[in-house]
Amino acid sequence: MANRILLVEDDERIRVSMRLALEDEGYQAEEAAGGEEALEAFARRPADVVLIDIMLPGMDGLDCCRALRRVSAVPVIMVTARSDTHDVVAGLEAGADDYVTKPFMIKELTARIRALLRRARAAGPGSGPLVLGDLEVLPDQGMVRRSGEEVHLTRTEFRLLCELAANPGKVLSREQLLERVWGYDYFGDGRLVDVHVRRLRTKVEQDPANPGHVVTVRGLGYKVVP
Amino acid sequence: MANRILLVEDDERIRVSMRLALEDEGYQAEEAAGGEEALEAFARRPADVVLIDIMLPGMDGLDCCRALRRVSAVPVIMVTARSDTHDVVAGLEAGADDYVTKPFMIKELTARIRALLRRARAAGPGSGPLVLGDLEVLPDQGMVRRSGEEVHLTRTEFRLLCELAANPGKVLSREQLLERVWGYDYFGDGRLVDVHVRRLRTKVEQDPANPGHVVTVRGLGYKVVP
DNA sequence: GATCGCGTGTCAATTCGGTGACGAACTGCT
DNA sequence: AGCAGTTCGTCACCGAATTGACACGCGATC
Repeated sequence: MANRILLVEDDERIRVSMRLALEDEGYQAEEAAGGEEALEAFARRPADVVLIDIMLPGMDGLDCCRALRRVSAVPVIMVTARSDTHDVVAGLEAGADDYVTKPFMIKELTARIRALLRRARAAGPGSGPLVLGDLEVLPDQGMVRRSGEEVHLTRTEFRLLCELAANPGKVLSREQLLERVWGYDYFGDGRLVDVHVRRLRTKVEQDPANPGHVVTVRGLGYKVVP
Repeated sequence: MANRILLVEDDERIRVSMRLALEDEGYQAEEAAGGEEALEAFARRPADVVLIDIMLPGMDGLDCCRALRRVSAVPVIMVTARSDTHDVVAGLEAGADDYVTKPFMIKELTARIRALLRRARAAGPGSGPLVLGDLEVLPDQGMVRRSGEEVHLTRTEFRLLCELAANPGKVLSREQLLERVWGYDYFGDGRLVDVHVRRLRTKVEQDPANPGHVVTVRGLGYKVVP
């Protein structure tokens, strides 16, 4: 659920403090000290956003960005030491999507990261409407319809249904649902899911006692019938 | 489908050489020697990006930028004679999106133009008239009508409505709205959106307490009903 | 029939959005 | 420059919606 950020920066102190700051903001950050290391790390596990310092020993930030561009369309933000127009231009030429100049406020950085993530998400496959029998789930519109009628769901119910509907037929465990709907840092009772499934059913099911959409798989979890 | 650039610069030699350079890069460039001429030219046929020299005889570049801002959200790049921080700040204050300092390389200029075009395109596609029941939103004309009557909206309210109306039915989060209406470098309170939505409703809704156009999606954000 | 997993009803705490008010900044005008 | 009217961003408060926890009961499974 958390977005992964790859941090490419040679100065260890800066790198670590940036990682901590990003983690504070709820991102999951991975560090790389140089261009090659970054490419390896990315190949091993692609990040959602890559942050590259333009000044790196060996393969510099621009080369790293170009190399990355060859294998992925991942959003890239260049970090330049000063507001040097040449750097900025070079960065954009190399295929970066945005840039920040040091020193920057972490707020500014996260704003730019969010902007890129949003754009990437909008461009990607995203969240088209999902149809389950007489149920329509429209993630974009924050809306669910049953046989044409809009039904009102709370945020949690809505996200729960979206998560289930996005994997029709697949059983999702309570742990999986907790992680995806409530966030990876939630440590509450697993029964919480039950309660919300129930509330969801009262709104979404014809006969909540005999659910036709959100069905229980005893001992495993819940799923929606395709 | 070439992008149109309006070039506002009093020195004819510079102006022509810039036009030629931009045309070499595949843009379609139009010239204006002064602020008034630029506004006329823009009114006659809006450009995709406007490039304004800050030093102009008569109406100076800043005034020109402000005047332009009053009628359009077109991306504006200011051109300053030297890297004078004061000029830069004044330019951004006047509503410019970016700036370059003379002398500049054409490469740098085109990189910035590309960046702005990309951002503008991401910000929102068309700006044709949008009709929502008894509401007409005319982004081009900076005007909104309710059942034929023009209603007066402030700049912020107008942009907010445009952004929502451009994605009818789609829920936009406060963050998304802040980013698109206020700019992604705005770090204020998310509640700011609420306040402006409220002000917007008092002007646009029949019964502001039971909005029919701009509706709240609790926990997610706001949307307009299609 | 014992046990475990799940459904159900209730309740208090929290979160969320609407609202009115206020001062600062800005605008247009003189 | 001075002035009056707008517009904008922030704040505090309120009511309602939402949420998570708990206790209890039922039915399936062994």
